[in-house]
Amino acid sequence: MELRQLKYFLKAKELLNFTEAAKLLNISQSTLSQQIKQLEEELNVPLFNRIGKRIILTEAGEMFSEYALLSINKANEGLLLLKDLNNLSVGKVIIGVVYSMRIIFAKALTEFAKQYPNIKIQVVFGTTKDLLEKLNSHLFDFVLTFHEGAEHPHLKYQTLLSSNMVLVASKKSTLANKSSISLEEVAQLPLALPFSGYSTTQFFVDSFNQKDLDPNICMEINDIPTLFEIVKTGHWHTILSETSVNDPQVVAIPIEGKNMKRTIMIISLKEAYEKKAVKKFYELLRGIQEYK
Amino acid sequence: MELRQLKYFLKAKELLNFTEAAKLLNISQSTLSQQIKQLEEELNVPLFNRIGKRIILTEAGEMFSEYALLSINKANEGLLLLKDLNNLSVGKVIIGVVYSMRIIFAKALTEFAKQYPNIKIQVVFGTTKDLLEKLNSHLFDFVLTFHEGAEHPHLKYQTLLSSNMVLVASKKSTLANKSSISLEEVAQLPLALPFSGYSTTQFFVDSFNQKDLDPNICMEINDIPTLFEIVKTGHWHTILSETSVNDPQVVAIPIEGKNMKRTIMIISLKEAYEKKAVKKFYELLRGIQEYK
DNA sequence: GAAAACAATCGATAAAATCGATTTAGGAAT
DNA sequence: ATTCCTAAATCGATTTTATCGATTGTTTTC
Repeated sequence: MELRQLKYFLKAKELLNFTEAAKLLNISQSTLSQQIKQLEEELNVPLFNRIGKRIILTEAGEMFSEYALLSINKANEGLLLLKDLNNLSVGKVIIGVVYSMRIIFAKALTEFAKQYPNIKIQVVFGTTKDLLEKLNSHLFDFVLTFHEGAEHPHLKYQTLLSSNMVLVASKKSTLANKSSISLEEVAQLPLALPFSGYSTTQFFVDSFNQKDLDPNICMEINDIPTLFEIVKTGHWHTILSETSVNDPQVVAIPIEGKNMKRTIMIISLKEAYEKKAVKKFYELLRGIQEYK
Repeated sequence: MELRQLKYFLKAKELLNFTEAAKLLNISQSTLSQQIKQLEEELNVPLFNRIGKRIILTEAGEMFSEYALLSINKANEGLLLLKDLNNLSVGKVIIGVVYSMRIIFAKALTEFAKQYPNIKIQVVFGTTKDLLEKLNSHLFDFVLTFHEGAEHPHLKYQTLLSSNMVLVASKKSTLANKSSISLEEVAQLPLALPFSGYSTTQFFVDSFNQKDLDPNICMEINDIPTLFEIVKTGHWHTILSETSVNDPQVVAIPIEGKNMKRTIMIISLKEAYEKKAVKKFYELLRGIQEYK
């Protein structure tokens, strides 16, 4: 039993005339006769009574046709669903995002949700390491994070934008009106950094080491809003990507040095099928870059 | 898209291993790969992500599989239904019966309904002419009636039994203890016959004509129970097939003559598929003959 | 680094669908 | 009756398709 045969059968049932049905099906009458016959043999019951030159549906044919139609319909519904999926009217996107991308990501997220209200979105915040592991297990459609040194052959890297590393200080701080600051100066300041599991912190510790500097890291805190509260006291400072800062009570002072930029990347699996919805999300993320 | 491909796809989805799935499907791995690929091309979306030697279902694959399963299930349900139909657990039988067969038919009917409680039965009483016309329009599975002169080439005739024509008289009648009666004697009696549209009446009028007899037909009544009421008055008599008589207050006196028998037949369409249920009904009708 | 596992691909073959032509037969018109 | 028309069945040839076995290219495992 094949969908083709069911389709033929239903058309024949509809017209009760093999010749006409064959014409509409764009096959020969011979083919239709044979396919119907084959179906009848498989079902072990005639679907039509051949009375002279007329054909009329048997009881079995009548009852079977209901299911034939359902079978075809379900297959077609599946097809339609996939079309819909491509039209972004259904579906789900799962994204991993590092904490420091929170602000920039939120913009794209709200825009996406507005444009494609029927697509469900799951956002998982985490550290780059965690996120990339989960990406490898196919748990994410893509991950939004900073560029790490090594590139994995399974992964696809799309550069989104560069973001300066900045020293975050209280607006009341004496540093507040500096237009830039050197790594050496930063090393002198009491620092409250993000948790060392974070790539940003890791990146900075490495930078200090390279210059043989011994930074004064007083705290490591696993939450950026809390970090800001600490900074606002005026006593401590923190180091973040520029993209993380949007609090009016603090200032972001770019750190000097050509390596003091980090590249924000979209990382996805090379081999995985890229959902239409995901592509749209990429576009939105790239758009953000411009009106930032 | 064919059911075969959907079946392959679902098995591959279940095992997430083409080689294994192919084994269980009794096809080669090569075939499976190609059929899946073909399906994906038709659907215009990958159903599996090929990540190295592993395959995992895509979002599209996940969503599509639901419909693939439904489609297959519906087709299978249709198949099961037809099996059921053959097992006489569903279905419908439509039968045309002449009034004079009422009693004999009722026995078979109750027996059939008892044995096959899931089969719906429609019984249409009517005149032979009406019934045969409807049979020709495929409105009946078969017709139970007397044998008429001509045989139609489209029809199949099965003899069921012979039934004497009888004069029906009141038990109180002086005729009541006669073991037979001649057509000439009958012609003398005041008669109340079934309506002349009925074949029995027609048959008798012909028989009287052949012998140049002028019967005393006082009434024609289109209802056998009413005829019996008339007969019970003792004044009138009627002529019926023996099979029509089962009222204790009347007696049935066989009419003499070799043609005074009528053959009860099952008449059906030669070309139409014969339902299992109908065959069973035939058997029961033949059984009746014996314990009559 | 070798071996095993697995999906993709290729070329060949078997199976099946399809076609056009012909046959068969019913129904309609003469 | 006879002829004509129409429609389904059948037949043989052809094309298309499914399938297979063998091979290739990866990836994972040991």
